[in-house]
Formats: sequence, C-alpha cells, structure tokens
Amino acid sequence: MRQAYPEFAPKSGLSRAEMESLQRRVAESAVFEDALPFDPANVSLGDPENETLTGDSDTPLVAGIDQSFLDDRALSAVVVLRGGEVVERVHAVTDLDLPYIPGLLSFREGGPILDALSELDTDPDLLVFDGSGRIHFRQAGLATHLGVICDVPSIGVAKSLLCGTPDEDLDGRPEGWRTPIRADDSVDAVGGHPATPETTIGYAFQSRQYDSRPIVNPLYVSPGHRVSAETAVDLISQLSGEYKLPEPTRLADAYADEAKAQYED
DNA sequence: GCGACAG
DNA sequence: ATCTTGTCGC
Repeated sequence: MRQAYPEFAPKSGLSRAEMESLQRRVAESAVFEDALPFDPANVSLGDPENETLTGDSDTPLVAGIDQSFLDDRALSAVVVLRGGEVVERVHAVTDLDLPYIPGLLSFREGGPILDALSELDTDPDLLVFDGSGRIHFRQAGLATHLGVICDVPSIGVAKSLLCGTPDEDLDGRPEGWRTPIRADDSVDAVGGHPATPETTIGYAFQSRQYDSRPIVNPLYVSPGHRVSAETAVDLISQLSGEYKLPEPTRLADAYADEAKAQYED
C-alpha cells in the first residue's frame, strides 16, 4: 500500500531528540476524531448464519499487524479480513537497528511493518496494531505513527498501559465494560491535541472474562489516526470474538509465529 | 535523586 | 517480545 507521508517514516541513525521531535510532528498531523471513509457500523466479523454480509463490498477491509523476532531481525505479519474472512496474509523479515525503548517503539518496528504492508495486494480500510496509539507520551504511539504515514484509519490495542490514568479500578470487570484513560503529567499537549486531566486518550476495555478463576486483564484501546477514542473501542468490540485479543491482531500474532519457523536457523 | 515505561 | 512444564476447564 502507498505511503501518503513517507517523510514521517522512521529512519535509522536519528538521535533520541530527533525521534521525539518527529513524533511531535506526527502527532500534529494525526486526527483523533472520526474521519472514516466507511461506515463503522459495517465493520464486523460477519454472521456465520448469514454469509451475505461477509463478502459484501460494503464491509471494510481490516488489517491486523503484529511482529515476532529472530535475533536481530523482525518478522512483521499482516492479516487482512473482510467480515471475518481472511482475504490476504503477507509478511516481511527485516533487520532491526534499535533495541526496545519505551516510547520509541515505532522506530524499532515501524520499518519492518512498512516492509510488510508494501507486500499487500489488497488495500485495507482500517489498520489494527499491537501497541498504543494516542496513549503515548507525545500522543504518537506505533498505531498513530503508522496510521499517519499511510493516512489510513488506525487503532492501537495494547495489553498493558504505557501512560495515562484510568477513570475507575480495572479489576474483575465484566465483558464489554470500558472506562476512559485520561492524560496525566507524562502526556504532552501536541499540535491541536490537549493533554489535560479531562482529555480522554483511550479506553480500558474488558474484551473477555471467563466464568472461572484467572481474572483477565483489560485491553487498552486508543485512536491511531482518523478515529475517535469512542469509535475505536466500538470497532475493537465489534472485531472481538472468542478470545481476549480482537481477531485481526490475534490472527496476525499467530501468523507471525507460524511464519517465523521458516527462518529459524 | 525517585519513579515509570507499548513490544 | 522471548525463554518454557504443568495444569485447569470446556
């Protein structure tokens, strides 16, 4: 798929200050409101009973993206779904040049992800990433950074919270429950995006809860680009099936591990 | 100096 | 993220 803003693509050799200033520029270009070229109500995993909605061209193409690692290389995997049906899977193996640094994840994994996305024949309407979007120190997490580069609606789905403060206690909540994540002192105001204690930068979302023992932790859903925090959670809810992770990301995660076997020395 | 941190 | 056995439940 095409890059609308290649100048924002993560380059190697940047200093920490340069990476942070690029993130601020990305955040300034990011849209944290609904600016979707499709109807969010049409996003679904489809109904096994009625197959009519699944193959419909009104049903948006949703891509799940995740990585697995082999020494100093990343394997980035993309799975594209239309109403629950897998229509394409691609992956790319790319050398890594940075270690994992909290707050700079997109500079480690962004290159590999763009390599994988360039292999796509289909052109996704929505990108779902494993990581944060607006829930980020400079409001420019992985999902925001890549969503802006591609100028495609994107959402970040993280398994743990990078920053921000939940409105309520998160323990033992029922399926479907959600509560806002508000900006805190670690979040900077950037461009037209405020970061006051009232600013909602994402939601904690209880996607799954089993009747028995282990209490499942919630997911942390945040806008990447061209989507509001509210619509982002709604979309992730609509894309959730029998597991904790939404289908696009869960399938990309599984595919990243599956494909990895072919490259292990 | 202390605390805190996606994958 | 990754390294890993057993274990509980449907």
